[in-house]
Amino acid sequence: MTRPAEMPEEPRWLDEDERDVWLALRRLLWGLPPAIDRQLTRDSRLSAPEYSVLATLSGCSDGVLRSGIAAQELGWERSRLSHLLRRMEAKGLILRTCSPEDARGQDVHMTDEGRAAMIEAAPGHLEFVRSTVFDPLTQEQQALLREACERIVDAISQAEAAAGAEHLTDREVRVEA
Amino acid sequence: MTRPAEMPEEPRWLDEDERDVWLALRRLLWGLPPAIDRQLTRDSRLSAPEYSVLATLSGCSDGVLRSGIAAQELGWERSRLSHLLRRMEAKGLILRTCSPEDARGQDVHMTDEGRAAMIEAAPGHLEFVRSTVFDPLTQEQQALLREACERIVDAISQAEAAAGAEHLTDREVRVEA
DNA sequence: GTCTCCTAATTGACGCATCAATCAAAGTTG
DNA sequence: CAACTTTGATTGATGCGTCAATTAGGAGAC
Repeated sequence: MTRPAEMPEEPRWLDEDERDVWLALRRLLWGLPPAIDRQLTRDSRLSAPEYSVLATLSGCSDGVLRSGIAAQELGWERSRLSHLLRRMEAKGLILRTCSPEDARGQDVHMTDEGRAAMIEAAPGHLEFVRSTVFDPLTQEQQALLREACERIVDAISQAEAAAGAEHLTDREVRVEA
Repeated sequence: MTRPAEMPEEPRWLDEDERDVWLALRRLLWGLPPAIDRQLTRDSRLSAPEYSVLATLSGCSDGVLRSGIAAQELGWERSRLSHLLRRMEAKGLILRTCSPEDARGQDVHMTDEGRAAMIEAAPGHLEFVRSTVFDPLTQEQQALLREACERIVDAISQAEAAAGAEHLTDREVRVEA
């Protein structure tokens, strides 16, 4: 707010076509993730975040992973993962042990029950993604969708980096530079 | 789970290209909505859901709307809106009054403070959406993205309708039919 | 009128996410 | 080694969302 220097005086409103694009994208953005979660919780005993964790664990040897590494691979904050792991441990899906090398670290183990839940959930999840995302699109559309996603994701990083830098600019940046 | 009849024996795994598409899409799906929320809460006093409500209210005469209608326009559950409205009323962004026609109904009013917050937040939000979604894409890419989104959203409706119907099939459907 | 049924909206419990604060174990530097 | 900083992880407060249960008003059948 109140950044007149970087904010155009006259907002660049969306025209009609753009509004339609935005509407369609919004329905996808706010519709697909919840739908995936609903499918999982309906057809298995895993929520979408739980599934993500187990999928990450199952992707590494022995189903053991340092919690920090897992957070990094998932692109999540440590605390987010920590809260989720606590609930998952209570449900018996995973186990946490102190890491032998670094006493601060926690090793996350997939339990047999976690592995079973994963194996049970995976086919239905895959089939759902396939039937909603891949089956309705031609290969060419898939490639174009991918390109568009990548561009937008890049633009997000850029925008957030700019916002973060600006946050500093107001005060300390001169000192650093 | 355990629906062998509808689940192919061999899951239709993703090939390499598909995996890349899915990865890109996933980053968008789980990245853009939070980014929008961060931009809003950083540059204004509104969260993304609050912004949605006020945008809906500002879209109708006098900034007054029956709460049920608002839920419908937003595509939200009543209870979700109810929780949010309670918090927004506490913050002074909206007001609720009993509807004169139907004593069960609640009329939601935008307060002056709500309108001010909206006006303050809108340009930054618009600029963020523009710079992340529209600026990085050509017009043709935008059109193709829209087409892809619509197809996926349609497929979601279909998949959920199928799942819902199936839910009945197991028990009551014979009775109804 | 008074049952019954339907609908509008709220509530409470719970899972999920973020942020700021905390704590303990490593590292680092004198 | 002792003091300081950094890092791995947890915690608590708060907002957000869903689901199931509930309350209260309206509508129709009799």
